[in-house]
Amino acid sequence: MSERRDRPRPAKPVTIKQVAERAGVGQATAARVLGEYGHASEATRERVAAAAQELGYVANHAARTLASGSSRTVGLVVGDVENPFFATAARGLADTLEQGGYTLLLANSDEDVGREEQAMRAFATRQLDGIVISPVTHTNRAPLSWAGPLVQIDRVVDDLSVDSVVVDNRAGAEAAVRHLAACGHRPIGILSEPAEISSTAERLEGYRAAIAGLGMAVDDRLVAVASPTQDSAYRVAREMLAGPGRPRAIFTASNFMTAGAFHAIRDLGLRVPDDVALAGFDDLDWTTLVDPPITVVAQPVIEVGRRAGELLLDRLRGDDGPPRQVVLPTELVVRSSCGAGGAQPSRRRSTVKVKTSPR
Amino acid sequence: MSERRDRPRPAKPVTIKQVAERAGVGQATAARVLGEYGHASEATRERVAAAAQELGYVANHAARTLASGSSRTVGLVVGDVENPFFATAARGLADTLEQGGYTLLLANSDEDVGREEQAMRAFATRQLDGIVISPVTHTNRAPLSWAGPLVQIDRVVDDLSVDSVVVDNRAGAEAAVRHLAACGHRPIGILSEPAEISSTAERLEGYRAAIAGLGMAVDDRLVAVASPTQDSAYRVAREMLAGPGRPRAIFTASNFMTAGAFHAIRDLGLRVPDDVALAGFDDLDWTTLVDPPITVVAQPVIEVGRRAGELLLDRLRGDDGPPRQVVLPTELVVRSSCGAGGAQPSRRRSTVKVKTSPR
DNA sequence: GTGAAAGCGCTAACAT
DNA sequence: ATGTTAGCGCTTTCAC
Repeated sequence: MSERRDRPRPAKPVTIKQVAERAGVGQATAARVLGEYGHASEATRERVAAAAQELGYVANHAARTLASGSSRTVGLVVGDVENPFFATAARGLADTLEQGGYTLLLANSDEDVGREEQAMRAFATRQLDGIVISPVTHTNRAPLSWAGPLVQIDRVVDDLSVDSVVVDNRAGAEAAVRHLAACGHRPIGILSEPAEISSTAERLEGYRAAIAGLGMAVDDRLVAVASPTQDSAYRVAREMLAGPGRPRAIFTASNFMTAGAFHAIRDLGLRVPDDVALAGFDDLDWTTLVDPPITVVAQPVIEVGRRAGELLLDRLRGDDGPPRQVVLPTELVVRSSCGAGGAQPSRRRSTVKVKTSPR
Repeated sequence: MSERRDRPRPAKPVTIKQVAERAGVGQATAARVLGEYGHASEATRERVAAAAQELGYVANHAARTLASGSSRTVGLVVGDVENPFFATAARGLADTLEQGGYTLLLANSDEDVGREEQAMRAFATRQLDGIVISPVTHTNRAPLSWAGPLVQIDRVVDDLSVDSVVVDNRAGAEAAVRHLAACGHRPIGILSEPAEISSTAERLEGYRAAIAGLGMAVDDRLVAVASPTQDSAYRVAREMLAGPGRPRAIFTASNFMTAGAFHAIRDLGLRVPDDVALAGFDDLDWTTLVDPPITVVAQPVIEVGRRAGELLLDRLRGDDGPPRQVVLPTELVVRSSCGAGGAQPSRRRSTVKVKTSPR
């Protein structure tokens, strides 16, 4: 087709050397203006720029990286980009890093330790300037294989003193459970993913703390654990709800758990909040679309990504202070799935915390 | 902390040369076994592997790229990873490419022509082996700036003969509208995004074709256009529903439109499907969580990414045949938002098509 | 099968 | 301010 004409012939790329010749300056000079480093008089800059323009010069990233040792790229390892939490965090991170001139290279760990290690190995090869990771478990030390700037998001590895940005999972979970209790529901159960993940473990802790604080005893039959998928959550929730001594309220510790439980409740013909009250973690769009809208613990997701980006940019600028642990506040968004609150959802915010622990 | 011990000192990376020395072979030989190309006797491979292991050799990607001209990386430009459609497609693409040993570099265009161009420029610099793009508009020719293997997904640029993977938007939309009509609802309106995007334009076409095919006249007041956000869709839907001659059924042409319309309908105190029937495009999880569950046109999203990956891998393997246009079928998933179907949702599938147009 | 040597395109150190 | 030059670590001829 005529299109053929449009597509530029895969001509051999123009090099700085050629631009230099054309501009009648030394290669180094051309490199300085094209690479935007060092000095150059206004006059030469223009000549070089013009020559580059005419020749259609395009920088060679590989050469730059090899020569300078920096790829101006940051790696991000998440469980799965399809998870809205990670997608949003990735967005916040990418936007922030972009301001510093960095690009983001993404990898999915599939929440699998083996794949996490594999991703770290692949990253190690690429001269990355930094890595942001959401560790698969609190025990796997794969992230440690990386010697450069590292920041953990959402979760952390035990006893690892590096920068991290997480939310106050414990307080968030506690607030949700207390709210459930305040609405008069009990017993209160929890549907959670395995506690291998630090954030999940904290949410479980929050649940236990709330129950204890309320003077109730933690009944293990009300602590249900499902795999991190909606299907698994659905099955476990059904089981929990069908059994004897079923909870009159459930705190779901992740978006998968919330969706699965909601589905199960509906299929069982139970009503929310009359038969079972529900409060979840993570404020996704759909929670306001369903009937009744669900009370949730909202996390500042975008902010998690942004802060991680800022922390990293600081390190890339040379900051070598002690590791910083950023704990972002969560917010209890009260809607009607617990029977409380009216039409106007209320929001209760926990406080911001930024700890700095000694290295 | 004691952690300090764990973190490897940022020692200078081991090079092939060092490995070669240690193994007592020439650098080229070591490179051949470490780079897995060329030949080497079983004996030497072992010695080199052992030496590399002992020294902790890690390949230098930049050097490889510079020397070979290939980065074993593919770029992907999407509107926004936070959009579940793109997140899933990206996943399918990444998984497929990984099998071929390629890594994915992601960029968001924010559905903005300027940013799309910017992303393409950034990619041009990186010695990518291929690019997959979801063009912002059907007219912007930014994707053309790329001379290497290119595959378009979800949407296409006018008169651009390159590989592409899209779904049969027209047939999908038509099926949804016909279904709405078959359930006895009319008039039938459409809530869509601007037709700048080829897939959206096709859905509009499908709507028009269905209306015409049903012997009805297309009433422009029933063709509402909103910006691609849930908020905008909400406002436009409210307006449409509040005005005179309001539609008794709405076909929403994207997930944003569906969510916005659903919200609007509920806030207006209207019931689905009695007051307004609803059928949407794109089968997201939440559409089954709401009441009533929404009838939608489902797209094989993961498949879009996978097929794009396969197409690209073929090209990377040297296939230089004529461009291939892959059109994936959609499926009408009948639930209860149109008043038809019972408890059991039914699925109707359009047919697969794979066109090959002359280059 | 293996080694020697020439770049790949750029940055950075050193002169000027 | 600008030119010269030496690598960065690897792939890739080209001999042996």
